Amino acid sequence: TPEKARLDEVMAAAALTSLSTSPLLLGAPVTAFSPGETQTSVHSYSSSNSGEWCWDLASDQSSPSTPSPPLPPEAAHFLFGEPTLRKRKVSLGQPQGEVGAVAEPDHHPCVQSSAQVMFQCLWKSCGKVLSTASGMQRHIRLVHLGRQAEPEQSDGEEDFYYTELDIGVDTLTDRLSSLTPVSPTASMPPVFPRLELPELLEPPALPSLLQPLTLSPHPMLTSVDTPQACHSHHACQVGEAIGGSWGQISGRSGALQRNEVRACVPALATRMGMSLRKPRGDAKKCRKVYGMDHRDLWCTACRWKKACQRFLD
DNA sequence: CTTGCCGGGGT
DNA sequence: ACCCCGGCAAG
Repeated sequence: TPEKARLDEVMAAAALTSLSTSPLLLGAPVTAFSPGETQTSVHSYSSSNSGEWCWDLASDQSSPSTPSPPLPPEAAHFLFGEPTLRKRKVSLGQPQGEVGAVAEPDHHPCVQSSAQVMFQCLWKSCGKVLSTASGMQRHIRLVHLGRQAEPEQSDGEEDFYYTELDIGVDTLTDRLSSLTPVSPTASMPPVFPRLELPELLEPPALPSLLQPLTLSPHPMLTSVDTPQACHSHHACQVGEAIGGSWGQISGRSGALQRNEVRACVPALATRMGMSLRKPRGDAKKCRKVYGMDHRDLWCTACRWKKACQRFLD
């Protein structure tokens, strides 16, 4: 049916968008949104009842009803008090709520895996829920954008003002729970959760006040701080390691979120059972292999107390 | 305590 | 360039 085709199209687009922007936690984003409290989407996380990880909304009371503006080029003047950006799909289902289609084993976690999708308007204090994307686009176009006439030459702006509500199967959490700690010897964590930062989706609309902070290049974390002792520049370093994007927003996103970020990241690292510090390699090195006598058998690096070149990690 | 090795010397 | 070692973090 045309309706089905349209839905597929929307879902495909959502999947593509998710690939590049959603907060992937080793391929498993679980982001919950409810209208009116989106902020800039800095989340804390907590373990859910069954031990899986999930992302919760940060407890943010400072500006409950002023979500970040979508900042499409023609709407940069919205800034505050205007509708929020379209968010990723919202998972309402619990893992046990198996309904509908079974997910392919190796589907990308971000790809829609449930049968039922609803669409919710994110326009400020609207919240209308419709069952079809086209209906929602029409709603937004008519009610909020005031474009009655040209329904088929839409520029897609409506997409920014509604969200998909994913109702049903949620295969993400069990993917999360099956995660094994990644090899900490990697110079960089393979995939890290990326904060969902609407601004980054709209490069041309980035206001000039959002000057990228000049951050010293720091390919990997070399120091660990306790959450309490973690100062803002550390947060930036962590941000770089996590997705390279934090630095850009940290200047704008405010102290509160920065504090939360600061608190979140080390906790995440801790909970994932990995240390941010470079671990000691488990390979036996010249010293151990040949012993303190037979030092002449060591590789030169070991003799010079440098990183062993013979038994690499 | 031992081990691996970075940073900082010396020649 | 080659060599050495103090000192530190990790185990």
